[in-house]
Amino acid sequence: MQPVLVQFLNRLLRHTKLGDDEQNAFLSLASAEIDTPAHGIVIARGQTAASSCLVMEGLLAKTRETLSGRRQITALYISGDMPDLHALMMPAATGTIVALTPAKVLRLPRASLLALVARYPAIGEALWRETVRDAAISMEWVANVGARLAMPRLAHLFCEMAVRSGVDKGNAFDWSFPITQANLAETTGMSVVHVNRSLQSLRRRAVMEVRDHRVLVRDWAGLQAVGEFEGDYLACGAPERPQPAALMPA
Amino acid sequence: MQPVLVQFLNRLLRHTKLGDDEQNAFLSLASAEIDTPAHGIVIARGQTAASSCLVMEGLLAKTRETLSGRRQITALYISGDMPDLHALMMPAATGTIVALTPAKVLRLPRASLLALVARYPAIGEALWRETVRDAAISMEWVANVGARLAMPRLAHLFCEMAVRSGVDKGNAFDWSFPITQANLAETTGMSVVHVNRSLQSLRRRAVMEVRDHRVLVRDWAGLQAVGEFEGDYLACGAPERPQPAALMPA
DNA sequence: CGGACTATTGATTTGCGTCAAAGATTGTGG
DNA sequence: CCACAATCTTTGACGCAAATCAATAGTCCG
Repeated sequence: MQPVLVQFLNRLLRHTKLGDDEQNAFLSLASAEIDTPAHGIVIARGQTAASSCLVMEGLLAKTRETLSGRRQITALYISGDMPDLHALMMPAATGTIVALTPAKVLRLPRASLLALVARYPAIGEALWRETVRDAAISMEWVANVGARLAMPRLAHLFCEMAVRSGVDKGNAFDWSFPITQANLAETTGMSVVHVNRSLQSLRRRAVMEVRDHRVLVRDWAGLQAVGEFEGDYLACGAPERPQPAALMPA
Repeated sequence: MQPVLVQFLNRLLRHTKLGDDEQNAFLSLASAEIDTPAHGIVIARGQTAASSCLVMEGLLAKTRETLSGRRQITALYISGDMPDLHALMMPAATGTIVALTPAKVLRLPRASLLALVARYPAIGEALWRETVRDAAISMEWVANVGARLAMPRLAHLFCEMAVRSGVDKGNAFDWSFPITQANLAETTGMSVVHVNRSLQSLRRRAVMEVRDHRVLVRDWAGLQAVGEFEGDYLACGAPERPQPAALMPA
């Protein structure tokens, strides 16, 4: 049994009620573990994949190249995320998914997922909710890139990733987030040089800093203030009803 | 019977096969027509709406305010779009939906839609596909705002809206698109002044111009080149199978 | 006819990109 | 275990795209 399936199932349970049989069916999905080196392409733009994947380890990104050669990262995916969940409904990939670090992903055959959804509508609903959440995140990114200056823009991104990683405990904490400044530049639509200088501003303000592929949040409230962060878009509305987590809380 | 329901149904049919009973069930959805003045708020951020709406006439936008007072438009909605389709799965609105022009929308009760989806899974699938398409558009916007200079950025937006309006016929055409320069500024993350100047550049290049709330495309190929536009993200992959349109092709 | 948007233009400022190059870190193979 | 390359971070100087400020028209509408 794959722990990451349990992790993902718990995520679904946060917003959708699933019975025991549904949970068991989900957990017994066929799957194949795949290793990818850094810069490895998991899915190429235009390609129609026969499977969707679930991130086990590492950091992945969805990218889009402009003809002028600039690469934009339109989404980041960490452990427990499904970068190409949308491929279930829209098979042709509209963006390339690459590994920013060496990564391990679990491939789930599209056919098995579709069969599962057909048999258990509640699972389809749960997955649909996840795609809606991804869309909400994208919109937030549009606003972030379009309406904020460099420092708050970076701060907002770090806030989001902290919440998505589930590490936002207390006013100071740190977690592993192996992203390079070049990647941050591609994510936020800034130059590498300016990312560097803005990170220094954040450090000087004593709200956060990056060291050894880890983000150290020194003042969580302050970081949120700088980034004008309101995390409501990361929750899928109120859960229908709180319910016990599946075995092995992720 | 509401023509806009037929229009929307035809849109679903482009990517999802639906039987006659499913089509009829959809077309007989309960609905209420609502008029909104310009600047009217259709759904406020945070609010949980009891219905989803379908645009009949006018131009709507989803907006997000930053604390510093800047308003960013994260999505535009034209006739035949469903601005809050995602609300079906995520009831609390994460953005405000406003009318940029006087508008007419059709309200579809959330409960009826959910009942429809429960009874006809194929309709759920079709709606799910629509939310996935919306997400693909958002990601494209992230790339557009993050990676392109002013003129190509505007050009790209106009290309998208032309295709979404279904008016991209031949190398020169025009259509009604009543957006102000201030709205364009909020959409692309630019200042009003710079929008004005960039539009002038587009006009001088003889690719397009705006007049009387209409966009005149003079050189469609040229406009796409300037905007580095590839419209593949607007299609929901290959349709499962081509099928006849419902009565009254929109 | 007056008030409120909307479009346009010029002058000035600035946030950020680009260029260039020097450290620091990491990984790899001999 | 140490070269050596490759990648990543940091710094400085300079230039530009676009923001801001300010003001004039044009347009719509009650």
